[in-house]
Parts: sequence; C-alpha cells; structure tokens
Amino acid sequence: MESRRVTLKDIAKSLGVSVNTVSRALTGKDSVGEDTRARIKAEAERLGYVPNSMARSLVLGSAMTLGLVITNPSNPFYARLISTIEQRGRVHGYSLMLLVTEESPDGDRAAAETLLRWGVDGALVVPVQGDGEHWDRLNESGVPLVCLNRDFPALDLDFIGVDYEHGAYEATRHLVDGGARTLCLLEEDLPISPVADRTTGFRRALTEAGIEAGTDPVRSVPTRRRESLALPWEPEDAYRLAQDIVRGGDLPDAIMVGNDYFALGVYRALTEAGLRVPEDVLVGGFGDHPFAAYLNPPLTTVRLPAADIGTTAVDLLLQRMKGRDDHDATEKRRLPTELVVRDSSRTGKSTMT
Amino acid sequence: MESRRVTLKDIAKSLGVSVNTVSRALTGKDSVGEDTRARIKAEAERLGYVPNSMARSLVLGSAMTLGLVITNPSNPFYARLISTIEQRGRVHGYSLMLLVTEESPDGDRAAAETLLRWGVDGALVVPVQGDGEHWDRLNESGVPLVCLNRDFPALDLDFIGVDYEHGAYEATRHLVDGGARTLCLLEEDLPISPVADRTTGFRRALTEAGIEAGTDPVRSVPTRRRESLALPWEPEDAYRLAQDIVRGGDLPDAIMVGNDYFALGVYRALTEAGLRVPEDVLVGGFGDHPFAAYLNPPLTTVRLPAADIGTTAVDLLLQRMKGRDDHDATEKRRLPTELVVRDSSRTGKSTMT
DNA sequence: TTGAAAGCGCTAACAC
DNA sequence: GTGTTAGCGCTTTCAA
Repeated sequence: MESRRVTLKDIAKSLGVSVNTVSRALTGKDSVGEDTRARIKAEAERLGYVPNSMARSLVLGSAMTLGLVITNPSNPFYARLISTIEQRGRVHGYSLMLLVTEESPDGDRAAAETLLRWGVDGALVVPVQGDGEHWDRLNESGVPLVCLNRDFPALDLDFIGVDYEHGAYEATRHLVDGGARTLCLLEEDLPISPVADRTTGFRRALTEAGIEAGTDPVRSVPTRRRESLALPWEPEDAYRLAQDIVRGGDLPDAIMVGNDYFALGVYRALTEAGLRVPEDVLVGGFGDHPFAAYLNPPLTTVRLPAADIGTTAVDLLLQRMKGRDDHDATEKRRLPTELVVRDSSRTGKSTMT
Repeated sequence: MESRRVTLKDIAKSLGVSVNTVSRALTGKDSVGEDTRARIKAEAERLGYVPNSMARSLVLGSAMTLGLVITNPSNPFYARLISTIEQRGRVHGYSLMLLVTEESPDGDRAAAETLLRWGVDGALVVPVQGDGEHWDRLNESGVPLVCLNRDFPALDLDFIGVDYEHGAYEATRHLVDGGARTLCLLEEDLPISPVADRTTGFRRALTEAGIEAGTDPVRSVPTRRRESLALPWEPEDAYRLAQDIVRGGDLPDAIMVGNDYFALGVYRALTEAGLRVPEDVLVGGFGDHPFAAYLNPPLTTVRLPAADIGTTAVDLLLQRMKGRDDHDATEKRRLPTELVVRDSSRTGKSTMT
C-alpha cells in the first residue's frame, strides 16, 4: 500500500517497450502485434495498472464528466432526478459532478464557476431563480447546458420541465367538478417558474368555471428558512397557514397545494378543527410522493414525470454536446403530468350529474 | 462563443512575460512584482481566464475531489447525507463526484474502479453489502475511505453510522413500557448491518422484558424490486405483510418497523381491518421522515443523526487524507439516535404505574 | 523578481 | 508494428 500509482511508463519499462505501444495496446488500438498486446495486458494486470482519467481527459480535451446542479436533494423529486441522471450519464461513460446550491444565489454562481474550471462536457441545472446570467455565459462559453424544472423564459437556454400549468389546471378542474365553488391554492414562496405555472393553471380553471373570488385565492406559504435551506420541505409552515384559513371563517370547499408536504399540514389543520376530508373540504396535492397514497384519506395528487425528465434532459444534453456547431433552436419542453385521483377529492356531489 | 479556452500561455503571450510568472501572479505567490501582478490580473480578467482544474490536479497530484457512493438517493436519509457531505466538502475546497449503485454488487465494484481512475482524494461510501473486498483494496491502494451507515465488521475500514442497536432497543422498550407483551418487527430484506443492529436491539429489549415469542417476531418485508432499486421505498410491501399479520389472527400488541415508510403500510393494514392505533396496536417507526409527525396518529419514531453523520464522516476522511502515514486504528463510530414519542405509542395502560 | 526547463500521465502525429 | 517527438495546461525546480 501507499506505493506510487502504476503508470504506462512502469509497464513500458518493465517490458522494454515504448510507453506509446503500451497505451495503444491497452486502449485497443489495432496497430499492435497480438503477442505484444497479450504481454502488455498481462503485465498491466500483474502490476495492477489503473488508467489515470485526469491525464487522459487533459490530453483528450474532454472531462468525460457531466455537472449536475441541484438546489435540494431532499426534495424527493430532485432525488429521483439525481438517480436517473447519474445512471443515464454513466451508461454513456460519463461521471457525475454534483453541486448543491440550497437556493443560494451565491452558491448558484459558484457552481457555474466550478463547472467551468473542471471543464465538464455538459451541465444539467436546477437553477436558483433570479439572475441566470451566469448560466447563459457558461453556455455561451462552450459548455452545453440544460435547465431542469425551472425555466428562465427570458434566456435562450434549453429547458426540460414539467407541464405544471396543465397539471394544476386539471387537478383544479377535477375539484370543481367534484362540487367545489370556493377554492384556494397554497404555494411555495419562491419566485420560480413552477409556482408561476401552477398558479396560472389554477386560475385558468377557476375562470373557466366562472368562479371569481373576492380575495386572492392563491396563498404563499411563508417558509421559515432554518439552518439550511436544504432541509426537506416541512409541512409545518403550511400547517400554520392552513390553521389561519380555518380560523378565518371563510372555509373554502377545496384546498389545492403546490406540493404534497403542504397537504400534510393541511390535513392536520383540518383534522384538528374537526373537519373531515373530503366531506367538508376537498384536498389536492402535487408530486405524488410515496406517502401520498397512504395518508388517511389517500391524497389526490398530480404525479410528476421525474424519471422522464432525467432521461430526456440527459439525452438532449448529449445531443447538444455532439453537434456543437449546428445551432438548433433551443428546446423548452414541459413533460405531461398525471392526475391521480384518490379519496381526498372523492365526493358524492358533483356538478356533472 | 466556442472560442478556445484562455490559458496561462495566452495571458503570457499577450503581456510578453513567461507562463510561469503568470502562474505565480495568479496563484498569489509572493515572488512577483506588484506592478507585474496587477497587469497580469487585469489581463486575465480581460481575457476571461479560468484556471483548468484538471491540469492543476494532474501536476499537483491531487484531484481536489471527494467521491460519494450512494445506493439510493431517494432514501431521505441518504438525501440528507448527500447535502451535508457536498456542503462540508465544498467548504474545504473539494468537489464531489457522485456514484449511485442501486444495491447492485456490480455497480458497487464499478464505483470503486471509477474512483480509482479519477484519483479522488478520498471516498465516502454506503456500500452494497456482501463482498466489500474492493473497498478494502481501494483503501489499501492509497485512497482513504470511510464507510457510511453500513459496516463491514470483518474489514478494517473506518465507519461512521448510526447506533441502530440502541435506537431499536430504546424504542422497543418504550413500547413494552406502554404495555405491549407481544411485539413484532418488520425489517428490510437486505443483508446489511443496520438491519442486523436493529434486530439485535429489538431482541435484547424483548429478552430483558422477559418476553419470549413462540414464532420469530422479526419479519422480513419481501421487497419486490422493480425497474430500479433506486425507487423510493414503497410502503406497499410492508402493507401486504401487515395484512398477513392482521389476518393471521395472532395480532401483536405492538409493531415496530425498520423505516417509516413501512409504518405507512402498517397503518393502512390496521385501519382497513378496523383496528386503531394506538388503542389496539402500538406502532413505532424508524427514521423520523418529514411525514412522520403528520400522520394520523403522529408516528413515534427513532430520529437518525443524518447531518451529524455527514459532517463527522467528512471530517474523519479529511483527517485520514492529511495523515496518510500515521496509522491510527480505524474508527468505527455509531452516533446516537433520539426516540421521538408521539401518539402512535401513547396509551393509558403502562407497566410502570 | 523573472525566465527556462522539466515533468505530471497520457495520446496523437509522424517516422521507421 | 513499433519508437520518437510533441503537447494537453499547469506548477515546480533551478538559474539568471
């Protein structure tokens, strides 16, 4: 142990051949005698040779590495993304460099810088919203880049996300069809495109149904940022807001939330007030997290195409990496969601009798 | 865009100085005139110079990278680990290379190989259980390595994990104190040390309480592996097993589970059979996942020191990386858990009246 | 203080 | 087929 790493030179010296012959023999080039190749392979094996990826990358000009920038791995949706992307990249021979930004703009900028320094061949990023200039620059400077889940409408960057707008529309409509006339939506308090999209879809469904609320039915959940923003979403803040709503007196027929964790808080607030789901209030979630089907009552929610997004994004990225000259128009795709109806929205009454 | 990356040589040429003066000026070495340094810095800025980490690492012999090998990022406990480790490493200037193994022995071996090729300065790994030989070899060949969460008792490797044994003991004892006389434990069907440790703790508590079960009270949840093992744990398999138990007739007073997701399945099976928690059956979980406190009833569970494990492991790793010669004995630490008592185990009756 | 030369480990171009 | 030379971008000797 602790012995210096074996290099091509060591093998070459030990066998009395040139370094370069060893290189060709080991990388499978055909300009090598069968016997020589065999001897070299054997010796490499004997010495325990392991190729040095760094050196290789340096001379080849390709890091054989993808960068993945995530705001919060504890978000189950992003966790799925991480798995999928790592796997898909690995299949194509790429290693993954992971950077966590925790919704920090500085972290976001630093991440772009780090990726540039390492010269990753491409990057997949869930950007911290706000100023995306640095991502645009990274892209311009030759590192292909695909944004995940959060779009910068103003920037000409590839984007693979979720069709939150339609998902929210569909779910809201479902609640309306179930008889709800007064609805509200509890949303994350981040200035990101998914929130904007869900809000739009929600409002559109209301408008179509001819429902006009006096006060704004979209409520932002005031999230208390703790030690670290990377904490799993907490149902607690939504719980508090839901309590306010319940106590406020103007109890809505249905409550829609931006993510399933919020639904947990809503459930509790309602239960504590002696209200029942779905008899008194319908509830619709977003994300179809693993616990959703096992709540009491099981939660109606919008399932996100997590795996699809991961593979689609990697494939698009690989394509961009290949054809770095042909400037295809940037692609902005929103993959479809799936409404999963469960008991939290099932009711006897319906406007569609 | 698409222009070749700016190098030290470019700056040197542009300014008529030597490459290495530029290097020293930019890396802050003091053997450079103040004026020269200023000019160089300005020119670097103007040209948009970005250091090439690969080249730097190659010559420095240090990748400035840590490897993290995880079986399944969708496990919330591991997700926390990822966040913590990435952050802690970054603070010390290290980038993170992430590898996902999905409980595949081949993937596990491949991961070790990849880390070796990249020459990471150290590795943190949640090993796929079974044969850990390759991790031992990686360690022997000069890459410091700390195992996370899962120990190889037979191998002389550093290990930072959870004191599952005591955690399970404490939780079980709590259930016994609550009046339970017949208990069972639903466990993951993986041959990993956490399962073994929890089982040991559970059994010890029973023995101490003088409880002897006829049939083995430890039940392995037959997990159906789907498309990918990286799926979030599914409550479904535990649900099925719990159904069997309920229908079997020998209903236990209390059910303990190896992770909170299993508790979701248990809750449902009990509810569907018209049984109430905690009145008819006490339930204890493991993990204190974000939803645990919001179930109905709130779940008594064992909280894991996720963040602690991450930081402790990184710190130990950094220490190993520093003192690569002084062969301190390997460290195997199990950090303490915390029993979080909630309503799922609260009952009037108690043996401790 | 600065420059020239050497080398990290590897691959590519060109000779032979 | 095989060896020689050159170079990826950077840092570290060692002279000047």
